[in-house]
Amino acid sequence: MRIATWNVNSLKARMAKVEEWLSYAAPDVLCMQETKLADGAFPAMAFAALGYESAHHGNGRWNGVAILSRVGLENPRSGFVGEELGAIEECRLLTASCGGVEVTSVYVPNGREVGSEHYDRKLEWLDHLQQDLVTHCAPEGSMAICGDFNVAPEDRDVYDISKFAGATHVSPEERERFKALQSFGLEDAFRLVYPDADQLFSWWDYRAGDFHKHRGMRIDHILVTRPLASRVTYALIDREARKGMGGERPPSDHAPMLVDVAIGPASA
DNA sequence: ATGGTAGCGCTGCTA
Repeated sequence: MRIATWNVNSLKARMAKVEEWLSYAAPDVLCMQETKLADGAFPAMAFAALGYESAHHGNGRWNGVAILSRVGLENPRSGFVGEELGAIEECRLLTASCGGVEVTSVYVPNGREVGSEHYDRKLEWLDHLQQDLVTHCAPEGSMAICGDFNVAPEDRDVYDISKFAGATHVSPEERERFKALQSFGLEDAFRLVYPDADQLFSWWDYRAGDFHKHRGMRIDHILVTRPLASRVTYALIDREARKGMGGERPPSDHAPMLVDVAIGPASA
C-alpha cells in the first residue's frame, strides 16, 4: 500500500496539479492539508472519477484536511474525540479507515512566534492529539498519521539551525511533543528508510528563492505504528513536484511525501 | 537584505 501526504496550499488553485500527481505517483491513499475549501466545494466527484473515495473536513478560507483512498474509505471522523464542532481543532484533523489502516490527515497549527498565544495553542493542539491517541488508539494496531506537523524533529531537518534561533518548528517544546508521539508507538517512516540522510526537506518558503537555494525544512511526516513500520519498503519526498514548470508559479510551498508498506492489495 | 511570495479576496490575514 502506498500512503502519501501533501499540503497542497489551496486545492482550488492546485487541483490540476494534484490530479497530475495522482496519475504518476499512484498512491493508494493521499492525505491533503490546507485545502482551503468548505465541504460543499470539495471536488469529490472529480476524485471519484479517478477511482478515489474521499472525505473532507473544512470550513472554507483556512486549513481544511482531506483523505483520498482507492482501497476503501470507512468511518470518517473529524476533530478531537468528543469535541464540540471543531472549536479547538479548527478543521485540522480527519481520520478514516482505509484498506485496514487507520489513516489520519493532520495539519498542526503553525505557531507563528515562540511565546505568542498562537504558539501556546500549537502546543495545546499537539497535547490534544497525544491525549486522543493515548486514550482511544492502540499502538499495536495499524495506524498512519500523515500530514504537516509544522515541526522539524532534528537539527538536520532544517537547512541551517543557526538561522532558527528562537524560532518555531525547532523549539524544545515542539520537539518534545513530536517525540511523545513517537513514544506512543509511532515511527517516522522517512527515518526508517533514510536513517542517515541530512538536508532533505519537504517545505521551502516561497520567498527569496529559498527552494532553489535549498533552504528548507522537513516538517511533513508520515508516522506509522510498528506493525506497519516493520513492513515499510520505500519512502520519498517528491521534490520534483515542488518545482514550477517553465516559469510557472510553484505548485505548493510543500512537496508531497509518500511511503510504501508491504500490506494489502497494492503491496509491493 | 528585519527582505522576500503565494492564496484568498478585496483588506489585510495566514503561512
